[in-house]
Amino acid sequence: MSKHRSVTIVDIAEAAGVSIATVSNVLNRRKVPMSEETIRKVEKAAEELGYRRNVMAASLSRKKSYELGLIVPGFIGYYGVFAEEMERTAHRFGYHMSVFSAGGYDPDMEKRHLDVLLQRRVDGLFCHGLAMSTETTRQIVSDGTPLVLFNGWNWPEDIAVGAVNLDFADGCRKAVKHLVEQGCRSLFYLERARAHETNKQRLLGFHDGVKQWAPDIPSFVLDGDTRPLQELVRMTKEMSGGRGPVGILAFDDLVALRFMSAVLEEGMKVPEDYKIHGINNDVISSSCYPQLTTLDIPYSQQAQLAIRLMLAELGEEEKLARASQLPPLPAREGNEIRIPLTPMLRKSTQ
Amino acid sequence: MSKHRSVTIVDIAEAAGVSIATVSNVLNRRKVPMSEETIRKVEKAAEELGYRRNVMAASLSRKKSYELGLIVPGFIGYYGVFAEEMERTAHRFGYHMSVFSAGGYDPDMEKRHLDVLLQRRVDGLFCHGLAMSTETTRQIVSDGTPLVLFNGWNWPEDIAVGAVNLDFADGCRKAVKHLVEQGCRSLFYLERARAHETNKQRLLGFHDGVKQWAPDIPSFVLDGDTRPLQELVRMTKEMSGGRGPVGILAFDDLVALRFMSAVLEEGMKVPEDYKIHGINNDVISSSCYPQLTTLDIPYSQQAQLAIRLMLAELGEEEKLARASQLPPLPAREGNEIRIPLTPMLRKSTQ
DNA sequence: CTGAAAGCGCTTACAG
DNA sequence: CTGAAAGCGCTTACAG
Repeated sequence: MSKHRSVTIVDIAEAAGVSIATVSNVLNRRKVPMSEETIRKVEKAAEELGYRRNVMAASLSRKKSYELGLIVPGFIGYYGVFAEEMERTAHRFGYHMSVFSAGGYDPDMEKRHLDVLLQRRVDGLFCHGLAMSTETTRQIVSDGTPLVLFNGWNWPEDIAVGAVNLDFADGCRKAVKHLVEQGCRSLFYLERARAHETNKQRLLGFHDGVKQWAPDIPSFVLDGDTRPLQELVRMTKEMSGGRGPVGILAFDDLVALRFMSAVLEEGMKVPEDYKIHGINNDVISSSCYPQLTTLDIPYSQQAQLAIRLMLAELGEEEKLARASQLPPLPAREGNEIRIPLTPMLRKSTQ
Repeated sequence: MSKHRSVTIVDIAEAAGVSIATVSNVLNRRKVPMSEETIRKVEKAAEELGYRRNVMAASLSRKKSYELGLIVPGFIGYYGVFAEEMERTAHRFGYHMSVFSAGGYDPDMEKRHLDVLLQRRVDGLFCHGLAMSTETTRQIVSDGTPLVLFNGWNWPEDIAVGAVNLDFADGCRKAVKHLVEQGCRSLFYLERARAHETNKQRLLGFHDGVKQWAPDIPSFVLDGDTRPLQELVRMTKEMSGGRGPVGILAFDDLVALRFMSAVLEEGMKVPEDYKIHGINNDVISSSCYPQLTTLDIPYSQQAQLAIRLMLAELGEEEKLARASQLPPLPAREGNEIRIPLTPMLRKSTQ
């Protein structure tokens, strides 16, 4: 209430005429037995004084912060939605999620954020497949704070307790199949090399798909970040040799939308001349015209799995039990959980 | 280094052969004088032991957390970008920003988040014009934690130390002027009523604009959330009476894009039949086709102003001084700082 | 220039 | 069922 000193358990103890230990016991509903009377008095005092627990003190004393850290490259598109979902899910399990945006794939930023989070003594850390090196990461988390990766591939087990990965490779394989079935006579993957591993997985799937479904169709990989889009469109036109619909698989829906806009601006038609396939089922993919075929991402599933993995590591079995009505943990290969992506077929490829 | 007990200043003190007070002094580079020798020894020990400060302990002892809280309705669109900018800016001033997403305009969520933040003893709070009532908010922040609003209008001064608002009203006035100049013969504002005050400000500007620039042109307000878009398009077509280009001012770029898509799907043309004006200069507005005319938002300016307002309130004058090369604080009316929006003219209205 | 001591607000054995 | 006491890791007057 006062502007300058907040109410503490000492105040409550005085007001209720009990010890601070008892106040603490009552307020934390521990399994220790206590009289109705005491409970009533303490709760009343706490209420009247407008008590608000100081979590820093509690964490310090308990040596556990109930805070989890999350580092994402940014808040737009996939990562923003995922961060929101992680935050919500953490809350459901009684944890607080501290989210950091590294402003892109920046190793220095990631290092600094990791440091800050560790200084805050978070109980666990979630990171996308980091921009940092294995060695740097190992050093940083060597203090024993568990690290769970999402969309991180090929990380040694001694660094991360596990990874929860979207199966981009498989999704892209299916995307290629779809484009081929729709009659595309040439295939392009519009990559984003600076997205590191998350790009490589797509690339892998693209190549696999081509090999499997269209070994005889010319296929190319272009980096969407290196040139103006108009130029890219012209390149695809030329490289495709005018032999029929061009199939485009884009790194994500935003890249897809931009490319599509450039195509339309050049006076060509989607899906007649170009069939365009995005990834993420971003809200924009269903808001644009024509709507974009894309891969849907089960955000809440990914968030739940990541957090359950963490809680298991933290030995919070009871909280996991409470969540037993959730779908069981899928099969793991090594320490990776792979989550399938669902195609969303829309106008842009049909 | 150990997996189970992290290094404390006690360890450093032992290793360096000094007291913990000295360790603390060295590590925090206070203005107290100390010998080169001591500094060297302590730093060496800290380095070798892999010391990482426990900020909870430091905050508790110092009674200041250097943590700031931010509550936004979500991470997509404007709020995501703004949150990122706030986080970055806070860091620059030596603060940590804890961001919460309320998952929409949900009073209960906002209350809970506010509570959590207060339990963490954040030094200050940033909120958008809350979904909560004045009274509820007053109760919650009555403990003296300063509250700075962004895009919050008409809040009593005893609750918030100030507000940093985007001037949507003025922006929308200009938008109407632009649409009229481009020859629109009817005007629509596609509102989003559930966005509360941030919608009302736009509405205000729309009405003002109509009154000033097009008192004789029929104008209407439609809520984009209440009906399917196709239906809205048909309604606008009917209400406009086919007397020339229809002017649309949308709540934001996403609403604008969706409406535009529906228009195109109906076989009509943008900008010939419909001229569409968004708000936010969201990345989608320049990624779609035709590109959307919109209002640009000076994110970094808004974030800086909000944080400087807070730091001033917290008495961090020195940190503000360090930032003196920043643009000066704009004029304030009451406790409001109003930031103008810049029109970005693009294809969709020309 | 350095250190002993009190204190930040809470939790947790442990004794009663 | 309740409370005295130690302790979490750090900071900050203050004395020397």
